Amino acid sequence: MDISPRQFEIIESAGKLLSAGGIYNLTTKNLANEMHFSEAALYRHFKSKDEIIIAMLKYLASSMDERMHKVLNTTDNSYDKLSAMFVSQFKFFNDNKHFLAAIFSDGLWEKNQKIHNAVKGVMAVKRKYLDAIFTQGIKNNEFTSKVDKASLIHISMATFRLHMLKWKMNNYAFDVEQGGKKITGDLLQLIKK
Amino acid sequence: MDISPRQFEIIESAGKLLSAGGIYNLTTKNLANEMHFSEAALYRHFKSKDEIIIAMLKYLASSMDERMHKVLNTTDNSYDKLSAMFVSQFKFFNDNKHFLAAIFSDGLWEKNQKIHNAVKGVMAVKRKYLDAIFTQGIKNNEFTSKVDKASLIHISMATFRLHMLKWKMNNYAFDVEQGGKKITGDLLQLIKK
DNA sequence: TACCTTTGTAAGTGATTACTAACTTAACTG
DNA sequence: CAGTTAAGTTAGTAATCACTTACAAAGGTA
Repeated sequence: MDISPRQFEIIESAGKLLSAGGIYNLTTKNLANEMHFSEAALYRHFKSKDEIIIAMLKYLASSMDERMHKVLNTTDNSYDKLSAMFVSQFKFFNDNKHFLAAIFSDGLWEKNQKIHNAVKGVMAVKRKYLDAIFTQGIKNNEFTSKVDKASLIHISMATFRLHMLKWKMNNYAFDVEQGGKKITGDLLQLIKK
Repeated sequence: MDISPRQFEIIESAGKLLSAGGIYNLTTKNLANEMHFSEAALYRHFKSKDEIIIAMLKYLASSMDERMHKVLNTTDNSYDKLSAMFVSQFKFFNDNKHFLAAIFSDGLWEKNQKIHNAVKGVMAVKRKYLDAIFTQGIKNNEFTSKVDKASLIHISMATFRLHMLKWKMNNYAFDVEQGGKKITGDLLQLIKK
């Protein structure tokens, strides 16, 4: 990620606005207010509002990539890897709620193909690591052979996403990490050998 | 649902716009164009744009409720019920793609509490029927006892949602019913006794 | 025939949108 | 010290937003 500290402040502010009031809240005016400078100043750092959104999504994807990479090297067991990966995600979004809105803004980015691709990119990172975990786990005979790898990935990813969505729709009112551990554990019960 | 035929045409058009270009595409101007009448005419049928969105979501919830109700009375077996429910959903959204966007517009409705509640209402209908299926299925010892009912509902609903999301993100390029049958079958393999 | 309701129209409204032009100031650099 | 660059400012822009006002025409009904 080749962004300046100032650019990072801007994408963080953008995330906060998104999280606080949805897509309609993310305006150049509000963003400038949040940054305590003028609207015009925004354009010293990004050439358009869309570029800000894209930078935010790319940051998310790359930081997620980095985080997942570390997590997966700390354990050998596939179950532990899957758990650790989920816990790491829950922790990250608990500490950075403002970035969660970016992930669950499906459909609104459709006006811009580059944004659409950036959203896909975030999902692709997750998929990449789930694929790695299940490839290894299946080889080691750790997971059920009742269903194939694609379905294991799908169901795992889906379970994670819905948990995050529920949390967000409930205004972060419950402990996402605690609930996350429960649903991760139950998922593992279903898919392990 | 107490809406006029003309109101129904409007919410269908709204769905089409949403589906075609996301939330930014759903404007009163575009909606009027789609209806082949003036913007002002919209306000003969709805008092605001938000009311149109709410009507769309309420229609979705009520039609889904009706459809699910019928489906669940055609079979006894819980597996068949779950399958039938999913197939019915896939079929409906395949025939009514324009309504799918409404479901995956999480986060953008946050500016209006009533819209937010309407979105929750759609999810609640789905949850209600899944709950009924699993309550019966568990009683009849049809499902695994490795995890509780809440997790069964969560994982099923999540699996369905992600499948729909993938389909939408791929511009409806693959056969959602065929893929849906596969993932539903695999899900069943994991949760059945 | 007289009147009312429904459903449309044309032509606007003020507010807000993303973005730009022209200028200033401070820090770095040869 | 002169010149450049980075990062801010004020004051705008045209476009678009949801929505309103005043009027027209058609149909049903007294």
